[in-house]
Amino acid sequence: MTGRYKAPRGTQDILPEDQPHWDFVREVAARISKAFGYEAIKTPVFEEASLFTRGVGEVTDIVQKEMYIFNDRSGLDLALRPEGTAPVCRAYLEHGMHNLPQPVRLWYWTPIFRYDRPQAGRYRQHHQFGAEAIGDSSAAVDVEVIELLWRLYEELGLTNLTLQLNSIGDGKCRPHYLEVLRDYYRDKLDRVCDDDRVRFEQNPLRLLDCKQERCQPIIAGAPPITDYLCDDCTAHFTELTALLEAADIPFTVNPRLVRGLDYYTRTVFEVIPPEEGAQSTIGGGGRYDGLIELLGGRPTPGVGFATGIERTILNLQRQGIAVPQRDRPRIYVAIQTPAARVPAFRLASDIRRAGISAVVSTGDRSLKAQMRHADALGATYVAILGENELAAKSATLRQLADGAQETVPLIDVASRVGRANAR
RNA sequence: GUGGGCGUAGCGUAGCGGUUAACGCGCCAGGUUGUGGCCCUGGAGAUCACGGGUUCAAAUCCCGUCGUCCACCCCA
Repeated sequence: MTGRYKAPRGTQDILPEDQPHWDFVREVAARISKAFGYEAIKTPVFEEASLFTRGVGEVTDIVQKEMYIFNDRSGLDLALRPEGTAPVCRAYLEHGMHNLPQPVRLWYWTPIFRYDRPQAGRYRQHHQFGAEAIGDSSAAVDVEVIELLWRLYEELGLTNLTLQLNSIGDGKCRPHYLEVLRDYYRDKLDRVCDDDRVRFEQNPLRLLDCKQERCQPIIAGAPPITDYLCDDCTAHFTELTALLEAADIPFTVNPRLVRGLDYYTRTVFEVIPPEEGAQSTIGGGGRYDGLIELLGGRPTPGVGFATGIERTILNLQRQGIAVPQRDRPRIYVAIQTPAARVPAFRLASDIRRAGISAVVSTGDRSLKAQMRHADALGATYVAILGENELAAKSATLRQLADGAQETVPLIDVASRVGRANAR
């Protein structure tokens, strides 16, 4: 029976059958974060809208056309979180985390909302796992977060991923580069796409990111930003690449890699899977040394990444990676006579108290139907309580895999079922 | 936001102008006397995405809306 309602456009239900993949990624993410000394943080699903318009940047796509904005009953301008970094930085400031040992290492797992046109691997509500290291400007921290991300994919079993890396300079050298870039483009504007003419005015760095066929030759001839970095940025980038090599993390320097959020400085990176497709990027991040100050704090450096859970799972499936199976009840308690109902409930209750999962028959199916049911649920054992068993205070314990059957005193069922090939 | 493909039971599909919309999987129940998986039988389950139009007649043709997929855009 199909109901009237459907999940809103671009959203989806994550069903029991999907959980094994989610549990797997979540478990690995939490474990690796912990291994790197990162601690979990949860921030509200909504924030003051200006946190994002200011933090992420007025001219970014996220702010200009993708935010879910609403007024609450007091008229406050709020936005559903469109990205994870700004809220974490807000929390860092709000809770005086500069008084903690620096850098503060945090990770999060959270829904993200963007009013985008949905596609496979692109949703209006999706989830991101991310990590941020705030309060340390050294390249070693950049490498740390990249290594954390890389290790995640490694432990998940994903292969053939590519790490792309670039430095987009800082407040000292980038303005100069942008002028160089503008000078280069100025006499070519008649040959580029319409979007690029807007980018030329508003966000010239993004010119390098254009995917239009006709713009490619022009991009190819553009001066690479890496040639225009100041000494500090160059030193940072040089150390970064040296450390990545030392950590055995393969990377490709892509001088045209630009990210869609304004707060990035120096290091930016993206991880791309082997399959073609528009929504290819599964993870990315970078350094954001100006963000905290922009949000009203003392100048504080930071670096982090985020990876999309849905896209990560999509790639797990594409690569045929097996994940731990979903849980099945250890035992199903079936009754042959209504008189067994109460003892059956007691038995199931005792088994659960012993930490073993048990499903007890409900309703009044025939024993045959209960057996079928137990099999469909994937139970390992069935305990049958009939008149004979009640009289003997025991249960007939059947192992579904091979049909082996024995009579076991009720008080021994839990321990009998809990031993031997417990999952 | 732009362009294109698709939209039939929970899932996968058939039907593509003409009487009660079909099949597979799944679900429920039975196949005699207390027992699953295979097999057999039966049952439930579909306003044929929604709304309008054309026609004597529409799941089938046309338009719109919504959803989904693909590309663009953007990103995770």
